[in-house]
Amino acid sequence: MTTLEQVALRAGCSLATASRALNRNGSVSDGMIRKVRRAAAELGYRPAGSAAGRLGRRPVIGVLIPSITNPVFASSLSSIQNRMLVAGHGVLIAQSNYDPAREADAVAALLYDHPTGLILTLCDPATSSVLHSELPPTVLLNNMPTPQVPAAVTVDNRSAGRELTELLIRLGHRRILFVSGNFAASDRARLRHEGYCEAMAAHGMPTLEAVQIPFVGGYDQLDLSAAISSFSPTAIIASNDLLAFGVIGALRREGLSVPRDISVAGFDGIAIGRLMDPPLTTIEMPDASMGAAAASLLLDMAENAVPARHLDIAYMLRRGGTVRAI
Amino acid sequence: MTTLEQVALRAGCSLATASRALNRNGSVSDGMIRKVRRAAAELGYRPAGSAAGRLGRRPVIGVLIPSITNPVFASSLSSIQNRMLVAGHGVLIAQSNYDPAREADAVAALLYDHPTGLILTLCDPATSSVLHSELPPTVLLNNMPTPQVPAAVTVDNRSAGRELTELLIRLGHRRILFVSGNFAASDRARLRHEGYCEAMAAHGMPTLEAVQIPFVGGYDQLDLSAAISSFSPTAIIASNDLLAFGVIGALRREGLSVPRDISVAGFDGIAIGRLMDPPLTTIEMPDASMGAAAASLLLDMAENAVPARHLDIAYMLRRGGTVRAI
DNA sequence: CTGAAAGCGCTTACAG
DNA sequence: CTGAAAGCGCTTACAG
Repeated sequence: MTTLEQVALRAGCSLATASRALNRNGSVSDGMIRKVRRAAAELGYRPAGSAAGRLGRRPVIGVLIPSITNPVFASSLSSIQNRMLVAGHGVLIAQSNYDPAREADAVAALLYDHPTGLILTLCDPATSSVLHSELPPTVLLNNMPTPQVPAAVTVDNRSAGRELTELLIRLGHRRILFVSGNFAASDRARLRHEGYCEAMAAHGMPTLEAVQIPFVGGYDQLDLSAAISSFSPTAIIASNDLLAFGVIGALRREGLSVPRDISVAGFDGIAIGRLMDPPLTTIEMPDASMGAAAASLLLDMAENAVPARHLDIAYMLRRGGTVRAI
Repeated sequence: MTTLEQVALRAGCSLATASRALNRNGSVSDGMIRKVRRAAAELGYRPAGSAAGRLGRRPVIGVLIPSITNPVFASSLSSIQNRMLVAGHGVLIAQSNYDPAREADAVAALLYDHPTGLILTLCDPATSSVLHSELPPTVLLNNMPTPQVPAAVTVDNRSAGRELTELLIRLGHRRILFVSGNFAASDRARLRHEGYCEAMAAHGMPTLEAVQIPFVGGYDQLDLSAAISSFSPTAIIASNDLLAFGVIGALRREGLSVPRDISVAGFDGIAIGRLMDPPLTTIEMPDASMGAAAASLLLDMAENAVPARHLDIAYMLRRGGTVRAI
């Protein structure tokens, strides 16, 4: 391991000057900066931990998402990482796997690394114990802001649920079923469902009881036969696209065709939806922009002391072939 | 910020004892350990950077993958993170975006954080400049081992390419086209293609020139008309599932149906493939197991000084409805 | 089992 | 612009 002292020796200056040259604070002559940088490069110098103030590592931020394998969160994470690379911050990751208990552990682990800040997608910010610990600058992503954490980047999921439901109502559907992941694990699903309820109520339609599907490794084996026979819906709204694919598969196994026998729509707008035949009708969420916005907001707060804000980003209804008029 | 000194004061012992109690080295009485731990908890103590030896942060490892949004890599990354959480290591991420130049920068950034070790999926280990710098314990994931980095976790992509091609040949296909991402960006694609070539040659069939598709934000707008009309293939092998979906969409736009007019197969076995209709024929890669294996191997090397190894993990051909006999 | 003290690699007033 | 020196929060021989 190379120390700063060795670099200083090689550059022919003092430890102090070498430190200043490398960190670009204090004033050092250009020539000396060059000499020190060269020496550092030749020796492959990388700062070790230091006790004074910041550590010898890059500053890092921590990102908590429910699951890296969900393309929605992967997309946000990817753009966060890209933004942070430019800003010279490392990105540490944590997953809750949609489990509030693991969520708390995951954040505790992240805090152990002294991150500059945190970007969190929680199961439910209202009940999460995470927000009660002392936190560095923090931005919620995909969760509504709370009194403790007023910085957030969201889309209006409730309005999206309303809009999608209204599309189906306009197309003549009356018996519209909402199929969801576990509400306890996702306030986004809950908000989308509320939007569905509002739209149904506004049009005097019966709100069918939501079918909640626990996520267990995938939606391969989804069984919708009971719900279908008791509600005989003409349209199904799934609380996310992955689930919508599972629903379409389940309907196929029941001998039902989409959209001929039943219409299906989802939320998220994941890339695969456009490649399907027919393409999935969905609410396209700007995951990448949201990730980038959260990253920028966090940096502004942490480095420029900009006050916390709530950013509401626009979504877009994308009409595919999986819904049709009745 | 709470310091160890404050913890020691509250626990009624010296700095040295507090340090030993928290790190469980040296000998400290059980009673004292309890007192110190309680004091630390009450004050919300978290170790800051220290100069002596290891830093005040959790140890971290660095993971480089081409892209977080590719479900194959997301799946590996997720299982790496799960494994490392148990082992008490943070996980820092970096993306190359399939660009060898960015790859080098990304690894340099990772090294700046003094990771315990590295898990890398490179564009091409043979030409990568990354491997020439001085590296901490490193495991290649999805790349064949090299003289500098003999630790690797792979599947036999060449053999997988051979096997998939032989399935098509057995089914009566002769004009089999290989559609690939950019070979320069993926040695996996190259190996899969080599397997295709070997199988074709072994059966005396004409090896059609591979169609290379640059990855630009997605495979939505793939145009295969030129290749179709000049080769008129009866089957297409795509170098990965995402691309296979794009190929199926492109064929649909040409008015061709899968598998009636043309068979299509891919590699990777991403979850969505099973939900499609018909399900995609593919080589299922054990991404999650590979990630976990790489993580375990890295920890063994870094913490137990276990020598580097090359782990070859078994893949599985999954027959879906997208290929049929001619 | 415990503490006083030296030392880790670094940063940053303080002088010049 | 530069250096000698104090100090950061911690760990670890060395004594007891």
